[in-house]
Amino acid sequence: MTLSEEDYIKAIYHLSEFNSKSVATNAIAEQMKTKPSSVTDMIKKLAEKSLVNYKKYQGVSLSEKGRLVALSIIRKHRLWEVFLVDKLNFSWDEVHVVAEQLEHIKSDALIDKLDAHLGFPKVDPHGDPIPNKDGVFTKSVKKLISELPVGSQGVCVGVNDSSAAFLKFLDKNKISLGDTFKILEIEEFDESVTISTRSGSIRISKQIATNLFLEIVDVE
Amino acid sequence: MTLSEEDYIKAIYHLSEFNSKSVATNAIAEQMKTKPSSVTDMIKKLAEKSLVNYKKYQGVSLSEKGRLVALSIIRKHRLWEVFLVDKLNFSWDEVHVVAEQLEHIKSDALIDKLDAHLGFPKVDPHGDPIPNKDGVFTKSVKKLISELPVGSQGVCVGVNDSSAAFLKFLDKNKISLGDTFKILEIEEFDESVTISTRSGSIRISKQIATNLFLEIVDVE
DNA sequence: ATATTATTTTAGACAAAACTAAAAAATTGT
DNA sequence: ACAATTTTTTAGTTTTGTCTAAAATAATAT
Ligand SMILES: [Mn+2]
Ligand SMILES: [Mn+2]
Ligand SMILES: [Mn+2]
Ligand SMILES: [Mn+2]
Repeated sequence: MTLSEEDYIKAIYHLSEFNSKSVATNAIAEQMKTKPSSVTDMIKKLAEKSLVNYKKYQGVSLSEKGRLVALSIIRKHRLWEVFLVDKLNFSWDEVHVVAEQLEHIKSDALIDKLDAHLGFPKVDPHGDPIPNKDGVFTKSVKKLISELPVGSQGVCVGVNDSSAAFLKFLDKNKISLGDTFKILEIEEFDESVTISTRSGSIRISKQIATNLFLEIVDVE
Repeated sequence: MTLSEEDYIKAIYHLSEFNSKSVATNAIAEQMKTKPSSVTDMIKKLAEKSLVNYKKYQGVSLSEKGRLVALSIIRKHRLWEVFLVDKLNFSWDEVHVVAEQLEHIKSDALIDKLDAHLGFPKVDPHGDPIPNKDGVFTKSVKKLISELPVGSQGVCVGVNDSSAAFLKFLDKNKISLGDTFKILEIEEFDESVTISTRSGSIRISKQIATNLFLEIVDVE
């Protein structure tokens, strides 16, 4: 598989991760920063290799084979991200661009030994799960802050947006994975949310609330 | 710079590492496992970018700019090799193929942090020196066993051939970098050499003797 | 129901990096 | 010196991944 094919497969995976329906040509073009015509060309090639299911004008979805390829690339991407943060002291907002390259290195031995070296991590620095060799991973039950009612309490376990800009914003505001938050108030007008933290309470905008995942702690 | 351009630059560097003269098109083709016509095409592109000095039919040599590019790639290659052996427990005969890919990852921060993580190593697992950020490295005074007279003694510090086949041969015969050898006898007929080791003495063929470097220890 | 708009595909072109076959230049042997 | 051989370059293709412009299809709105 070429680097470009791998990136397309990964893009299709991410675009169908939640809705599971077939993915539109335009959506892939936007994600990949290419033109729709380029996408059509590539889709045909991937269909030829039976990595995707494709019928003209009907959008595209990953075949089982394609899904496994996607998960193998995602596994590599996230393991490298853990390496960069844990071993090389990168900050979590810097690792994505580098992992985007490292994920394409071809060596099964390398990725297995890296996994072992890192102590078989289950999640990457952004809280995303790391599939095992066979593409199996546990998607934890986590909810966006914006989806939770007042009174909910949980541990921050992931980000929805992992852009450098958002991650830097979180650092600046001393919000980290592992922090425990409680939802104190939801402002109807702008859907901003007031949450309590160890060091007091802060108000976060709707945009922030839709990009932070909590793992709920049942409080009786 | 593309991956392919980088590999050509590195090939030219290695071909002119010792003789320093201009390198022949055919020699590059052989090294790169491509055809001479492909080499000519690439050389023109590299000359266009002033990475090489080129006059038709006159061979090619690296410009100062090209030399620095070569050394930066070699630095990355060797640092990754150290990482693979020291941190991931690869054996020294397995690392080259993987480093051949890793050397092309583009991130200055990555290579600097990797260097620090490894403790700023001076040589790679095959005894080859690692250039610093500015392309500076100390080439140690080392001699091939085949170039030394009877009675010489030294520490094995490098290999001339770093193919997996040769390195596995050395492992099998319990020859490692760091071992101290003394040259006991040189057989005129086939130029095989008898050397003494900690565990006794062994005879090595001319082919082996021309591929092991010793750093001489003066014995008075 | 059909006209308008949006999406997707096709057709044709281009740059990168390789190839084969043929031509040109340099080297070698007598 | 010059014919034969070797090396290098040129010319013309191919494959991969991109593009623009135009055509085809699907979706939407009146
Ligand atoms: Mn990528
Ligand atoms: Mn991540
Ligand atoms: Mn390489
Ligand atoms: Mn090496």
